[in-house]
Amino acid sequence: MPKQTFFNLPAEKRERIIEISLEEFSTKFFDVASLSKIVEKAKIAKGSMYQYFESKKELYKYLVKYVSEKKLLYINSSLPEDQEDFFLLYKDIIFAAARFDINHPLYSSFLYNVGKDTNNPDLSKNIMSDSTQFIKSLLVEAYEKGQIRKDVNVDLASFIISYLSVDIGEYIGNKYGYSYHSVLQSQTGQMPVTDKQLEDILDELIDFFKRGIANI
Amino acid sequence: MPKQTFFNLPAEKRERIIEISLEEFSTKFFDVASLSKIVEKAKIAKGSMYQYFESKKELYKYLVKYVSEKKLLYINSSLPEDQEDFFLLYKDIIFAAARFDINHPLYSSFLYNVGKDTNNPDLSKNIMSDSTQFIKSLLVEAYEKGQIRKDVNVDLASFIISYLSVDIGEYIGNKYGYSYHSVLQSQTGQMPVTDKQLEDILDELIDFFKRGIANI
DNA sequence: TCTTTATATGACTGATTAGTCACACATTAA
DNA sequence: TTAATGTGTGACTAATCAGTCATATAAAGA
Repeated sequence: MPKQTFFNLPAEKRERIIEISLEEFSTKFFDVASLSKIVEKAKIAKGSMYQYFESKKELYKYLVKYVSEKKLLYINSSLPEDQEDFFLLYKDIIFAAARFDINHPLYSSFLYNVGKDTNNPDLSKNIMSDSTQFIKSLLVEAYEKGQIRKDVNVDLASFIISYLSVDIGEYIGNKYGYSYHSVLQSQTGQMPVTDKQLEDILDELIDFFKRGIANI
Repeated sequence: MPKQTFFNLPAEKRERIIEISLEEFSTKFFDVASLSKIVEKAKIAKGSMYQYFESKKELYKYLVKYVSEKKLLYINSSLPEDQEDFFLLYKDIIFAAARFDINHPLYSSFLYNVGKDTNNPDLSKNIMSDSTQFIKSLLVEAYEKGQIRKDVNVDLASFIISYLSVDIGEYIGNKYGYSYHSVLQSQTGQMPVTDKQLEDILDELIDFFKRGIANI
């Protein structure tokens, strides 16, 4: 969706534009984010930006695509081939996703922001419904393998699991006293959470999925 | 937070201002919502609005307070006194909340929007953390009564339940083919969901909380 | 050298905004 | 009637925005 001119740019400049745009769009919703501020920070002329992208909207859509692809690629590359158990597979996925977020707080907070910005009808590609669909496909398979109880509503379960997969970031943030989705402020990019701590939380979450909380 | 002048207004005018402001703030985030549009629709002068409220921010804060109080009052008044079982109590609460949303789609979508608009630091009163705190107090009580398994992390469980209580609206919307949080468009205010259908979904949700989904 | 093509630029436009203010109008009290 | 107080008004300000466009610069080809 960018024009060819954008891809002809030296990589350094191209990446600078992407990074600075992400900073703007990760802290402000689409309508509030300012192209004027972006070009000022990136030290390029307003007109140049319009040599690269048709509009603010095209820039935004490109960023969503760019970051989503990076994240999916990262997650896919960290999955084992032969995981037959749904809950173990889910743990691998969500662990990889969390690792990605921790290592790329800017990308993470951007995507989180995009997910919330649903008041702009033609922009909200509905990230959540894609995610729910994906979880559902895994869950149906698990259901057929007998890993899920026969009385479970798979649609509802997919919904719950995919939404909680996003929300859990908030929980981790609260628990370790920082704002998970605005870590870019901290500059260092270092998250004060170890792999062990992360794994403990995921184990508890998955136990909730498996057994619930009632004392029956 | 409004000035005295606002309360001196005839009820009809006061309510018109509130309703039209809510329409604006329920479809747009704070920064994007336009006071100019509000006064135009409400057919009052810009200057008048500033006789009633110090600023756009004060109007917004008043609306949040106004609607939150209405919803809490409604929920509180529909709860039985003597519900000892956490899961049954929770069902009553969330059922009442859903009923409120269905009967007041404008209020509902406004609060939902407020919850998502977290990029404005000094505005986000963090509705979710209040809600989580409330669920936790119920859960601790249930824990002490032996209704919750001893190995459950009550903090995580409170978090999960309070977030899902909000998210479930999306699920209901998807399931019945409408956008739960933008029903005001439909004008009628009528939700195409019966008490029975609502109850079925809540029963499934609560069953997830109680037993999880694993075939153990 | 001259011409063509690609890229960079920033002043400008027209639209929109939150908030202001001088003034008008209404109601009550003296 | 006059004064005081409370309320309504809409033109105005200064800021900001997305997007445009005439012009400048640079590189490449003839």
